[in-house]
Amino acid sequence: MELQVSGGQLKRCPVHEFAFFNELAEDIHHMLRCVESDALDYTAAETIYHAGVSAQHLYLLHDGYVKLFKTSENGKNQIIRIVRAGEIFGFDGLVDVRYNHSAVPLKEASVCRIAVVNLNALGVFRPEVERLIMARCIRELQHADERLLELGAKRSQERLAGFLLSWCEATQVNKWTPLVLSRLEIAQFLGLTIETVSRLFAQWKRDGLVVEKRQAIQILDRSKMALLANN
Amino acid sequence: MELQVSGGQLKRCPVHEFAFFNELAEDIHHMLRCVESDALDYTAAETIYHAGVSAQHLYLLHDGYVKLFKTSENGKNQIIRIVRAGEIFGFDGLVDVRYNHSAVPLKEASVCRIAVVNLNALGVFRPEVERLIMARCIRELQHADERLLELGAKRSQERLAGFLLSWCEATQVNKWTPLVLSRLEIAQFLGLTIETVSRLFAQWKRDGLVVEKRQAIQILDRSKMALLANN
DNA sequence: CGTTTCTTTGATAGGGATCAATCATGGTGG
DNA sequence: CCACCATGATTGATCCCTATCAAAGAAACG
Repeated sequence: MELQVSGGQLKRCPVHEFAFFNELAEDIHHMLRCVESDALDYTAAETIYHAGVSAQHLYLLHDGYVKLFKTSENGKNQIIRIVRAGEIFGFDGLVDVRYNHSAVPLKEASVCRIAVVNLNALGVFRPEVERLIMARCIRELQHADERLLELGAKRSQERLAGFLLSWCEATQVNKWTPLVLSRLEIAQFLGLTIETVSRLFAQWKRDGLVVEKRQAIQILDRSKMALLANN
Repeated sequence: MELQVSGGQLKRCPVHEFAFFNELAEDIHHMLRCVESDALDYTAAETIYHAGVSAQHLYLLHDGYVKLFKTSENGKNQIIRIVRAGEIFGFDGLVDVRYNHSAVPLKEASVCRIAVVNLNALGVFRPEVERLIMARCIRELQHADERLLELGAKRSQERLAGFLLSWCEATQVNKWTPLVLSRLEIAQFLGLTIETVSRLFAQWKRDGLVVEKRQAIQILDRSKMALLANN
């Protein structure tokens, strides 16, 4: 069953397949299978939702990356958060009528969405699910705190170094990490310009700190990178 | 019953007096009266909790203002959030073992704190309380998004103008708004330096945009200020 | 291949930081 | 009550980081 809905490829979604819900007890897990949910596939061009639009769904990212961003009055985009597989986004609907930011995949992304009304219909099991969501939300808040420190108190090279370190965090040494962001997106994430990001990359490549190929990056000297990130 | 505890003035606290909990149903409200909670009074010098310290309490701000801030490796402070009366802070304990930021009153502040273990002991009523906390947390997240946009995509005068507007938001025109922040604290909130903040103030005073006395401020031309904030 | 989009690189300028000194302000003790 | 000191705020001069403007180069795409 495939339907075209607001730019996403729609199909029935087995919510319980998501690692996210594995934290729940088995009976709740079972309960959740009865909840209606949709699976959607997006390409990089399609937006998942726009800021200001009616917020009716909570999203689970199954695969890929999604950028959440706000646009200022003068037209600049600030990327708020980069969602990775297994994470939730679009909390707004639980509290507010509209999304306060926009969501767009970095490349392709497959998500699962649950209507807020369905979440509310979970009955006695709802509290358990809400507790889970609350926990995720608090984690996001902590993450946002960290980013505020980055943007408010650090200079360009510290920001970029910090970003690259966290981006490559899970990758083993001497392995490539796919870099799905364009220079523009990195700049929008760090509150810098394309040129500044490009220049830092160029410098660090000359210094042998990082290497880059098509859509992948490798930090050759993490401790040196950590030095640049801190000071 | 008055005890000295970690820099705060301790006394028994009737949790149910807080507007925060008025959103709850009456029976839960009643239930909460049985929960142990402490009221604490702080002066500006005393810190409520330090980043990295064991997070065992959730705080309700009863009166005054509290700044939450992180300190970077090079010693700079970034104020993450300014808590106002009626708001909650210190979510970390619900999910994590440590606070990820520090909390210090701007001037005096009286707070009520509830131990996380007591929150968990609320039994069947806990879900209602948790839902309330989740809602507040999501609001904070939205607020953090807005601040990321400010710090990442706006210049000094836009940030300060935006800050002053939101600070004086609830005040009627031609009325004074108490400005409990020092220049340094405003700077740390906006990711600027004392000097930059001071110069903007001086300029705007010359232009007749704002007036200031001892610890209070008044925006004379809000629409003009809004113009400076946007562009 | 040619065309479009992204990236790099260079030159320049400007916003805000930094350094430094003076000026208020408030608290303290004589 | 006033002189004194400490802390915070203002103002000025200068510098540097990053944005901006501009153009060439590389990569992606039909």
